[in-house]
Amino acid sequence: MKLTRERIVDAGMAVFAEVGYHNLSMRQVADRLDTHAGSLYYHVRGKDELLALMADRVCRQAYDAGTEALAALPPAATWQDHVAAQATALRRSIKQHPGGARLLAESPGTLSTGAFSLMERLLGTLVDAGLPHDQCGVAADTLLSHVTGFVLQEQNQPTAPPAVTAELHAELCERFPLLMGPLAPRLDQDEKFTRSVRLLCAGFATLS
Amino acid sequence: MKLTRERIVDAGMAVFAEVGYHNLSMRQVADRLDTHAGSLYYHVRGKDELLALMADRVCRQAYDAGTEALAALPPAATWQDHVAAQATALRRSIKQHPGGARLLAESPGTLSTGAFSLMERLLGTLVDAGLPHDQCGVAADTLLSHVTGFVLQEQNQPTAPPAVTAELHAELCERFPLLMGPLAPRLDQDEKFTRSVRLLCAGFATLS
DNA sequence: ACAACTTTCGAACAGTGTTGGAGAACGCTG
DNA sequence: CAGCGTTCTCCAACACTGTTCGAAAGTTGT
Repeated sequence: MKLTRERIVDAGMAVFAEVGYHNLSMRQVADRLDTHAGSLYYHVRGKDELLALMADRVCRQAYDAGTEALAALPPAATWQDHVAAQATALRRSIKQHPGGARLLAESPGTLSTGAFSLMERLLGTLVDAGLPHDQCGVAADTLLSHVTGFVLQEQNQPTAPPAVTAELHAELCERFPLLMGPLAPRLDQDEKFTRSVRLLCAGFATLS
Repeated sequence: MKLTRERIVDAGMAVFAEVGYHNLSMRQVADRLDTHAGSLYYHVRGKDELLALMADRVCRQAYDAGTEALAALPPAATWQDHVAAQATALRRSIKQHPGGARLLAESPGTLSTGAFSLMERLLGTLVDAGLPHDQCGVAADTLLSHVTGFVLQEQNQPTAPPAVTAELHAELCERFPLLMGPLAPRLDQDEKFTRSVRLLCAGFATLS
């Protein structure tokens, strides 16, 4: 079967889902297509471009997931609901691929229509919400980068939390009483996320 | 001269500052210490651990820079000023090293006392500000991840912006009228940053 | 059928992180 | 001082990585 950019990106996503960001190699992508690594370079400038294309695809998926989520909203939904819907859709789409946040975090710099679509739609809801126009840019930027940052730290947490000895734990509690103490009560990540988005929306609301 | 963890991290930071994240190799770090790559592995479990140690050092520098910035604040400063001082100190410390944001973004998962210090102090100012205790954790988390996310996207912007042809520009303007239009008027990055921090603080303020 | 072009192959290059055994340097007892 | 054990360093090797390049194969138009 003929090799195309599209198929290469498909294979890239598949390998990516299996082995994660660090262990993705051109040879594995080529293997999945029953071809050789060198052949990919006729269709793709290099690994960087492939990663950028993959990031763009994730953005596109997130965009589609977002339109679905928005459509499912009741007509009486506030603009905060709209923002939250887009944010959680983005988060879910990124989390679908292990290490997906890293993919998005590393790729920018290349203009990606997928990322642009996400931004454009978010800008639209903020404008419709009545926020002053010259503030919407920063607001949308902040929210998008917050979501990817959140998932990034979420996915970087090692599967097995590092075993802390009792004495180390005691020392940590002494040096960081607030951090180890009653604060940061190990919330559910989902709860943490929705709260942080609410937080941002509250900030946005003060702009109008 | 004897090889120590400390000296290895020093050399790592030096090489890192010169060649950036992607091109940092154990052999270059070893070269700078007039030794061989294999020797590093007696003191450091691997490249990952070295990167984690370097990230911890950046956090420590950021912490020190933060205490200076806080000390320089007038006594009448609000808690928002305190938060902003810590945020900008962190941003400056990260930006000092090219690709420093990537360093912080990739390393977590390992408990770093440097990062803990930053978090602990920020928690302290939020508690002092009178925010409800069970909200401070999310708030501080959000702000820290926002700063690293901001610098990450800041440092990922390529030195030479990709040349857009006139027709491409026209198409972009049509598909993304808000994004390309009067919104997002290409603010100065510093201005954008301080605004985003203000935004977050405004959100925090609604919690009390 | 021939030529021109597009696509694939497969070997090669320089570089990577990491390992393991041989050896040197060191500090300590007798 | 000699001997010993531990701590540390060297160096060659391994299995990989992204990428390049000339030659071969496949495809298309005339």
